[in-house]
Amino acid sequence: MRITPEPTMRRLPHYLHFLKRQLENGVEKISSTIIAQALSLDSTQVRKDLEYTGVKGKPKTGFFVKELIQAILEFLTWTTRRDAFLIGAGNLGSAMLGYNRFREYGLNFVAAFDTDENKIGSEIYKVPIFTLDKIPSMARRMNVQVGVLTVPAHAAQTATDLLVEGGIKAIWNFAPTYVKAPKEVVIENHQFTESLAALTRKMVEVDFHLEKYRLSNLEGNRT
Amino acid sequence: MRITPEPTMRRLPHYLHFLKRQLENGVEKISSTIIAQALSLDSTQVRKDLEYTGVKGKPKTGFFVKELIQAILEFLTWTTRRDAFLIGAGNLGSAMLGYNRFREYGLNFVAAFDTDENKIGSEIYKVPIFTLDKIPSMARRMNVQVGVLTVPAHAAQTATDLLVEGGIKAIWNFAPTYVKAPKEVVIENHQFTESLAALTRKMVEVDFHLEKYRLSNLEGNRT
DNA sequence: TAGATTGTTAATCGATTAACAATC
DNA sequence: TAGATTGTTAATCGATTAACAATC
Repeated sequence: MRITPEPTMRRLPHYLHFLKRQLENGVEKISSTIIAQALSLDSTQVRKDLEYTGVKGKPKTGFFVKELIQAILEFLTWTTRRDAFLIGAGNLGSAMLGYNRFREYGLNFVAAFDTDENKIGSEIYKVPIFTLDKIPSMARRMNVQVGVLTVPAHAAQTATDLLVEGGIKAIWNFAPTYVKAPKEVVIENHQFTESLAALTRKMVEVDFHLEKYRLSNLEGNRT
Repeated sequence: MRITPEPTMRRLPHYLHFLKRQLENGVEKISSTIIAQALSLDSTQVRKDLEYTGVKGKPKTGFFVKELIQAILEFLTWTTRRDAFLIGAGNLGSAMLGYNRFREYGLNFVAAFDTDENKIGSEIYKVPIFTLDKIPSMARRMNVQVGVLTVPAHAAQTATDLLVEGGIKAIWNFAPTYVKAPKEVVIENHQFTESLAALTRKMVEVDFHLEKYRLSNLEGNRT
């Protein structure tokens, strides 16, 4: 098993999204060129990415949309259910629990945990809320594989330790900080600041280049 | 003005986070080696990244933590306030409005918009909620630069068009779909599925390699 | 068949890492 | 001063893109 390049893993859900739309519109066959155009990519890159999923195309015909969707889903293991715990039932946590689409990708929240006594014992989107000390025993008993962290920065490491104690395999971390865990635990840090930094910096650079363009046009008009 | 490589832009907020923690602990000077170790990066890469911000270090001494923080903040233009509109005041939208930290990065929500009549006229975290048709005129009058999309997929393009009509400069899109806008508008797509795909695929690959490791150990014991 | 598209090898590009002189 | 660290040039690595034979 080759390890998959990170950029390829991150592009696959985009292909999936586009292919689902195509299927809805009755498209049955599709070429790498069409996919590439739709997502502003190179067609060779699309073929290389799809090759990782093991799907085969036919010269002249292209790929079958249904096969492609199935291949991507299986490659990402989104066809098998994965039970998950959510730690931190605040605004962001509630958003995660209420986002039905995650279930399409196999992610199934079976319990949430919070320190707020008013929330303990209640449910958010049918998911029951418990105190954090229940995490290790419940995780083992229910064979939960994924922990989603939507806690404040200061609570992230404690929550991680409890999840690790419960034998969790992966942590999807939305807390604005890093967490430490044994190396066999997969940690995916999802930092909003990363994309905000890219957004604000690009704004400055676009402004600058538009300005330069405007000035060079003035220059051109004068001569 | 060189354009900044995307990976550099995305690493800068991580440096910032670490440096702020260091400053809190009374650290005044720091070397690229220390930063690199803390973030599991190469020290040359750290120096190259920091060079983009224009900050200068001293051989033997390293960098002043305060200067570094200031340089990164200014490079990302996080020292100047940017007024923003939030479109879609659901769970995720409320999470964004309630997340005070964004203001530290210059992002200031001045109004939110939703189609739910029960929400119109009310406030979430002191941010007033309006109907979507108010977007263009209000955006122009208030000189709002950023639109944050936390709407369902089907509403994303309509919201984008209204923001563009209002002369917005950048769109931070959390809707699970792509949106089209004129090329001078900066669009930063923030897709949760990207990081979920990376998470689930890594889980399989780690599992596989751990298993292989276990098997090769058994093999070793037998011979 | 003729032509479009795949699968794959080779070339290019850009980012990361290594090496090291300059310097505090 | 001696030694650590910067700033920068060169080497490496990996991902993207180009080219093209195979093939349906």
